[in-house]
Amino acid sequence: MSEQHDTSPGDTHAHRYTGVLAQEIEATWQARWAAEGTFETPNPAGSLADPDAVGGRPKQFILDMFPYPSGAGLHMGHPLGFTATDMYARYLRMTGHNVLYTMGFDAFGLPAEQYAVQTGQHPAITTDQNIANIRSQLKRLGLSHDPRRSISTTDPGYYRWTQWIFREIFNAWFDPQQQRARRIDELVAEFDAGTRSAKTGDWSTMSAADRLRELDEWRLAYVSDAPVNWCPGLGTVVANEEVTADGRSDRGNFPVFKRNMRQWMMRITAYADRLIDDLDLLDWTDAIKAMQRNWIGRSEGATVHFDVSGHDTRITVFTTRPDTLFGATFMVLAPEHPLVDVLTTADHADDVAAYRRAAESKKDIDRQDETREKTGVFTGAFAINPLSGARIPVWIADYVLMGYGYGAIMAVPCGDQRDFEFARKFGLEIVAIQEPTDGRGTDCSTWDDAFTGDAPYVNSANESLDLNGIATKAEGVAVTNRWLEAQGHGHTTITYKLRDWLFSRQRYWGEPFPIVYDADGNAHAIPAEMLPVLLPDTDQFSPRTFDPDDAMSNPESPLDRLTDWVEVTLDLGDGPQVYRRDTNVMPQWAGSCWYELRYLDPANDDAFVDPANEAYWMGPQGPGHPGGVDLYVGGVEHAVLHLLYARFWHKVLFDLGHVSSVEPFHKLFNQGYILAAAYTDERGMYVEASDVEQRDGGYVYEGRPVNREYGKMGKSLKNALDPMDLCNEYGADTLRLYLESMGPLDASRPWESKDVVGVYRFLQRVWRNIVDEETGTIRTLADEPSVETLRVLHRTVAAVRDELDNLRFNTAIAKLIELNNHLTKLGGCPASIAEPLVIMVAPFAPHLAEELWSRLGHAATVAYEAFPVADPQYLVDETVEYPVQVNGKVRGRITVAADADNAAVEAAALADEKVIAAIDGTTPKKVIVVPGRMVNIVL
RNA sequence: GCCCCGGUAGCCCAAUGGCAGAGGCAGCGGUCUCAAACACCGUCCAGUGUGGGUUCGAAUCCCACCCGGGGCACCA
Repeated sequence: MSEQHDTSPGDTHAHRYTGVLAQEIEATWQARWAAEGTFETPNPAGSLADPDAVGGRPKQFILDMFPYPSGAGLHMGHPLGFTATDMYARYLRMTGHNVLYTMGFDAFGLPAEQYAVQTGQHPAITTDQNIANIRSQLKRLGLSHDPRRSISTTDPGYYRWTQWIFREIFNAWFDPQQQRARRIDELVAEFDAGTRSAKTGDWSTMSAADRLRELDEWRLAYVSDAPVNWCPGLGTVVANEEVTADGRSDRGNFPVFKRNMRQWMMRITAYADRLIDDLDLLDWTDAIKAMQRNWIGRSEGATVHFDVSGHDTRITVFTTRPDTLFGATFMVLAPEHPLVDVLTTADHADDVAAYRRAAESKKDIDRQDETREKTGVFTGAFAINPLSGARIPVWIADYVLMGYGYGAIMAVPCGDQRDFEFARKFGLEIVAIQEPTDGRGTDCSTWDDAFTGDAPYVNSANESLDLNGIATKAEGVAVTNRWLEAQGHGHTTITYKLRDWLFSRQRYWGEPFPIVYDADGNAHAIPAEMLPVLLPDTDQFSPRTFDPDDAMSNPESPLDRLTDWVEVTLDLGDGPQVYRRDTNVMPQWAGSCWYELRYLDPANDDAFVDPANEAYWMGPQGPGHPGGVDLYVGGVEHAVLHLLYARFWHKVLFDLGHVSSVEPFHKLFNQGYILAAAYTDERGMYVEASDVEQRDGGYVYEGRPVNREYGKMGKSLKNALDPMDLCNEYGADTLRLYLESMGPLDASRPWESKDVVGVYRFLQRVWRNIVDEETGTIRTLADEPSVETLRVLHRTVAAVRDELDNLRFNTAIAKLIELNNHLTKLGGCPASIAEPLVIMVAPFAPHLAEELWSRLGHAATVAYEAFPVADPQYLVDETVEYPVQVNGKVRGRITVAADADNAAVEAAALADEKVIAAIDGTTPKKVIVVPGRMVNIVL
C-alpha cells in the first residue's frame, strides 16, 4: 500500500497525472482555498453576516453526522459520507445556492476518558490533539467546509449553551392539554390562580419545600428515584437506549442491572405522540421511521380493572385486546408487583416468596430468553372477570414485566400465544371466544396454539354486552371499550415502550450539570449569566468501577472527590449561601442534540443561535414544511439514540420559542458501510487482513490457510484501511471518486483495492484529454465539436444533473466517464467542451478541476462557476431505431423519424422484411406502439 | 417470531413495465518496451435467487418460498 503510482525514472511522461502530481495539485489548492476563504458562507445576521453575499440565493444546509475525534483518526466510513455531502454541496454552489457546509467534533465521551486513565494525560489534551489530526485529514480530502463554523462539544464556549439548553428544559413543563412545553413560571401562575391542580396535594396550603417537590413532578428534566440501568463495570448508569438486547452495555459490553437510584431524567415520554406523528413530515426512509416508531412503541388498547375476591382492591391491567375479555380465564402479575404481598394467601406464601427471590436474582438477559419454558406460581387469590363474572385465579410469572403497562395482565389463553403456553403448562382453563377461520373448531383442548386473527366472536355475551356475531377485532374492541367506560370497569388507553431518558452519568469527561443543591437538598438551576459551569481540572478522571457482576455496588462520580469544587457559595437571589454542586455529567448524546444549530452562528455570545440565522438556514420552507437541515447524512446506527434525542431537544426549543423549525433534520440519508474481506484462522480468530496472501485459489496467513468472510471494515475484524494511505498512493481525488463510484450511497459495499485504479485511469484520461503529458501545455482540439459530440455532451449534462439531484453519485460518475471516453476516442477534447467538462468534474475531483480550470486561463476558483445546462436541441435524435417484437420476441428493427406518429411507426414496422417473415401471412390481432421505445405485434 | 433493505456477467454495480448493460475491475488479444511495470487500443462474458400470477410485454408489479444484511423481540 505504500508504493506510489509514479512515473518511473525512465518515463518520458513528465506531466502525466500521477499519484505524486495529484498530491502536489491537491496541496496547492487546499492551501489556496484556506487562504482565500473560498468556502466561507455568509449569514444574514450576526458576526458572519454578509447580507449582500447571501443575496437572493436559495439556501441549502448540508450536514454530516459529526465524528468522535478518535486517536486513530478517520476510518474509511467517514470519507464515504463526507465526500458524498461535499460533492453535493459543491454541486449546489455551482447551481446558485448559498450552501452551509461545515464539520464539528462530538468530543466528550468514554474513549478519551479511558485513554486519560491509562496514560494520566488530561482528556482535554488528547482531545485537542485528535481534533487537530482529524482536521488535517479532512483538509486532505478536499472537503469544502466553512472552517469558521467548526465546533467541538468540549469547547466551553459550546457547552455553555448545552448547559443553557439543559436549564431551559429544567425550567419547562409539558402541558398535556396544549401538547407542548411551557415555562415553569406559567405553571406556578396556574397553580396560584387555581386553574390547575397540583399532583401531590393542595398548592395553596403547601410549604415552600413541598411546592418545589411538586414542580419537580412537572419539569422536563427532573431527578427521580426509579429503576435505572446500573453498569458496575463502567461505574455509571446508562440509558435504556445504551443497553443491548442481551442486557449489556453498548460501550464495553458489561452486564447491566436494574436498580432504583436517584438520577436525572428527561421527560421524553411527554413527546412520544409528537415524535411519532411528526415522522410523517420528514423525508426519511421507511426503515428509519419504522425503527423510531418501534422504539417509541405506541400501543392502543384499554385499561381494565378487575375486582379481587375477598379484597377491597382492584388489579389494573393494560390490554390491546379488550374484545377478548370474555376469554380471560386467569391473571398474571409481575413478581415485583406491589399487590403480590397483599393478595398472596398463607398457604402459597412460601412458593411465592421463593419464586420472587429467584426472579430477582435473574439478570434481564436470562429473563428475556424466549426459548425457555414458562414458569410461575399461584398466589391463592381470585379475581372477578368484569364481563363474565367468573372467578379467575391470580398467578405471578416473570413473563410479565413490571416496566410495561401496569405490570399485570389479564390472560386470554385462546387469543395470546404466551398465555396459551402458560395455561397449557399449568393446566389452566382455555375458553374459545372466537370461531377460528382455519376450521380448527372451538374446542381449545385440540388446539396447538392460540388464535389471533379476525373471526366471529362466540361465548362473548352478558346481559348488557353482546359481541357474538361481530366479525372484526376493530369493531369488537370499539364496542367493548364503550361498555367498559359506561360500566366504570375501564377506559381506552395508549401505552408506550419509550421510557424517560436517563440523563446523568457518573463520569468525568462530560458537561457538568448547571445545578446546585441548597441545604434542604432542593435543586436550583444556575443563572444563565453564570454559565458555563466549567468542568473542573483534576488528575483523577476515573469513576470507581466495580466487579462487572456486582449488582449491589453504588456509583461514585469523579467530580464527587473534588470537594473544593463541589461546595460553592452563590447568590441565587436570597443573598450568598453555600450550595453543593451536582456531580454528575451529561451523557455524550447531549452535545449532539443541537450542534447543527451552533453551526449557524458559532461565535454568538448572546444566544445559542441568532433567530434570524436559524430562520434563514433551518426555518420551514413553506406551509406544512417542518423546516430543518436540508440533507443529513450519517450511519444507520444512530437511528434511535441520537436522532430521537436530538428531535426531542429541538421540539422543546421550538415550544419555548427559540427555533422556528419543528424538526431538526428534514431529509435524512443513511450511508452504507464499507465492508472488506476479513480472514479467520483455524481457531476462528481474525488475522491481519493486509498480511493474507492469495495462493492457489485459497487464502494463506503466515503459511497457514485461512477462511475469507466479509464484514464492516474496522479494527475488530482486522481489515481496516487508512484513507490517508489511499491519498498517499493516488491522491484524494481518486479516493473520493472510488468511494462514490462503488455503488449507491445507501448500499454497503466491499472495498476492493484492485478496483481503485479504474477511477484513477479516468482522472488520468481527463487530464490527458486537456493537458499534453510531455509538455504540460493545453492540448485541446481547435475544431468545433461535431453534432454527435454535442449530443453526448448535453446528454451528459442532463444526466449528471439528474443523478446529482437524487444523490446518485455512482451513476453520475459513470456518465462523466462515458463522456470522457467519447472524447478520448476523438483523440482529445474540443476546446469548447473542455470548460463544461472541467466544471462537471469539479464537484467530484475538485483539485484536478481547479488545476485544469486554472491552466485553461481562469484566475478565479471553479467552485462558483455555473454548472452547465443542457441544450434541449441536442437531447433529441432526428431518427429513432425501434425494435419490433412479434409476440414479445424481437424480430426486426426499423428506423423512423423521431417525430413520426404511432400510425407511421406501425406502418414502418409492418413493412419490415424480417417482420413480414415472422408474421408469416397472419393478421395481427393487435399492434402496440410505445412512442420512442418499441413496437410489439401480437398475433 | 415480527418489521425493514437487498439478491442482475467471475467481481462491484446500471437499467420511467418496453431491445438485459451505463460505468469500473478482473480475464483474453494486441501496441509500447531488450523485458516488465505504467499507459494505450481491441475483445469475451448473463437471461436477472426459486416457483407461481398479472400483462401484448416483468429484473421492475402481486403472492409464496430460499439466501444475505440490519432493527425489534415474553411489550400484554
